[in-house]
Amino acid sequence: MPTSDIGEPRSTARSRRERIPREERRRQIIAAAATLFSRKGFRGTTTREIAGAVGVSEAMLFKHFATKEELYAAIIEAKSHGRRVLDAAVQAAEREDDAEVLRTLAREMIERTQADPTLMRLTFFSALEGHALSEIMFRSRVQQLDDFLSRYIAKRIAAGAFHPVDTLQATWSFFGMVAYHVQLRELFGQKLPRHLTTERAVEEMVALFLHGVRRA
Amino acid sequence: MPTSDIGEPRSTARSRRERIPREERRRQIIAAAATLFSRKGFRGTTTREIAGAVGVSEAMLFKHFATKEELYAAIIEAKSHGRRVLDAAVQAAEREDDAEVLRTLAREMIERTQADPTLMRLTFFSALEGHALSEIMFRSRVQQLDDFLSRYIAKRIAAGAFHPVDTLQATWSFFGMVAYHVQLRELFGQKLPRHLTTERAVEEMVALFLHGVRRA
DNA sequence: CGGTGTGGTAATTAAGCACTCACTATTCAT
DNA sequence: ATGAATAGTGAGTGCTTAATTACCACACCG
Repeated sequence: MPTSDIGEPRSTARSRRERIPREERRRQIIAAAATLFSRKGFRGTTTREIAGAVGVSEAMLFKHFATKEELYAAIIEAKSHGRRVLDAAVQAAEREDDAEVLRTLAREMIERTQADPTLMRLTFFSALEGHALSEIMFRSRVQQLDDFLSRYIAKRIAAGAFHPVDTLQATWSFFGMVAYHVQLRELFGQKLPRHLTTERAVEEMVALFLHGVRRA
Repeated sequence: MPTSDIGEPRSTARSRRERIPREERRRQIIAAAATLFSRKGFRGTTTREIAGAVGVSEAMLFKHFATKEELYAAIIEAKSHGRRVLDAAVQAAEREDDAEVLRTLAREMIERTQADPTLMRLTFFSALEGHALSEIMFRSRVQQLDDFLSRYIAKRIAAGAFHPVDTLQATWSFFGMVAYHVQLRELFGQKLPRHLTTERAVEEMVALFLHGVRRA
């Protein structure tokens, strides 16, 4: 395993010490560490590897973060400030366009995870490794989605459009379909058969769910 | 952290060397290691801990398994020979009792995982850590469930009882609901609200799915 | 009874780990 | 230019790890 290969081409002159402002270096370190932790877990990643990936010495890491744990916390902090998946779905919700609400949520979740699986892997790793910080990440991201969809479902039940299902369970059922889809592909390397594109899969989920809850 | 506390009370006389036949010791080691790996991951578990949990010295481990990796492989081997979740569902399938088929599958999956989360955690850990062995476990367990349910759905579509949905996606949608339920509880420590018992949750999933696919 | 195979250990080795320290190079305001 | 900050490093420290070695005790078998 060649020690590293991420980051810039290290400019022209070899080993010329690049002086980079504090904040930017900090961001570089967080980014590199996030990638590595998400690939190999907290325990499975060494500080030396992280330093190597950034292109600095280990000592530099510890100038920025007193402990490995502190670096981990900084990642969570950074990641939990991501923009919300909701924005697009909120509009559809206002128009009471059921299919579009669900379609948007599903697509956003799938596409984001596919574009960058870091967050999902990080979440699973910290849940498994029992990091207290996993809770923060999980709650801030999942809870707001849960709230949004279960409130929407409640509203539609009140309007007489949906059967009186349990709103929370219905919400989990839908997110379960989506989450499982993502897990199969990204975590377990399950390939979709040719006829089943992401688009198609989403439509099937949405149709199943809406047939399941909509009043005849 | 007290080093360990699993296993037998270590008999009366202290450090009296208990001679235990080869095969049984082997099983003890595999069992202890499985528990520990599932709690802290492969990298997060030390051979010392495993030895401690069994009540033998580290050297003993290496008499049975040349490397830590080899011990891991033995666990996968042992766990993948578990009995099938299917048995109960097969009968319901023969009677074409849709609700009972799904109910049984869901209940079995949830109850088994709740009784012993080891297998689930181990599966996730190896998927994340990129252990080739995760595939074996995943395929042998999940694939047969996929096959069973998607074949059943195909049969019901052919019989005109279900809409012509995509059988594989429908299968994944249902298992997704169940899997997510289990993950929320066992991995992310999400508590169910009081009104939502396991029974109730299962019934809601089954109802949602059947309303979703059944012909009016 | 003596020896041999087997279940067991304590002590060790070599590598790898998070983290530290004494020091050097580069920048930039005055 | 000068010197105070600050970005950076190489070479450790002490501890933990997987894996090994050399040695022990007991059972059973002729």
